[in-house]
Amino acid sequence: MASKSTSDKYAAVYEAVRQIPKGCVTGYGIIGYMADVNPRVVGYALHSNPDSKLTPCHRVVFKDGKLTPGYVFGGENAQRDRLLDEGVVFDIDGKVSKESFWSPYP
DNA sequence: CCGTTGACCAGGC
DNA sequence: GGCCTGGCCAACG
Repeated sequence: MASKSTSDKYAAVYEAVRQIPKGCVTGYGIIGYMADVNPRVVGYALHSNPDSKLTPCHRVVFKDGKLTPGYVFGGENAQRDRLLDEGVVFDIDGKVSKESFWSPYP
């Protein structure tokens, strides 16, 4: 495989998030698995205020289904509104339904 | 260059 | 069942 530069880890995270189908969500660990980086770097990359048009960071939630605290675009409420618009189902606790979770695993 | 920080996750109490 | 600690890795100052 072609060697990648250190900062390419960020790009890998962005591309991984882009692979998430509409109406589905995934966890940081999944992105880290796809981008071959630790969840720490995933969160750092997404918090780096990426292009919300190219990188749907709102589709990335906690493994518990909880939304992202301190959402940069206007709070957790904004993220939930976007996910609802995508067709993601939410649980009673205000968390994403497990059925809306998407995994790259076969 | 070294230290700190960070949208995490898993394990322990 | 909720809260705390440790560990992983990369970017920022």
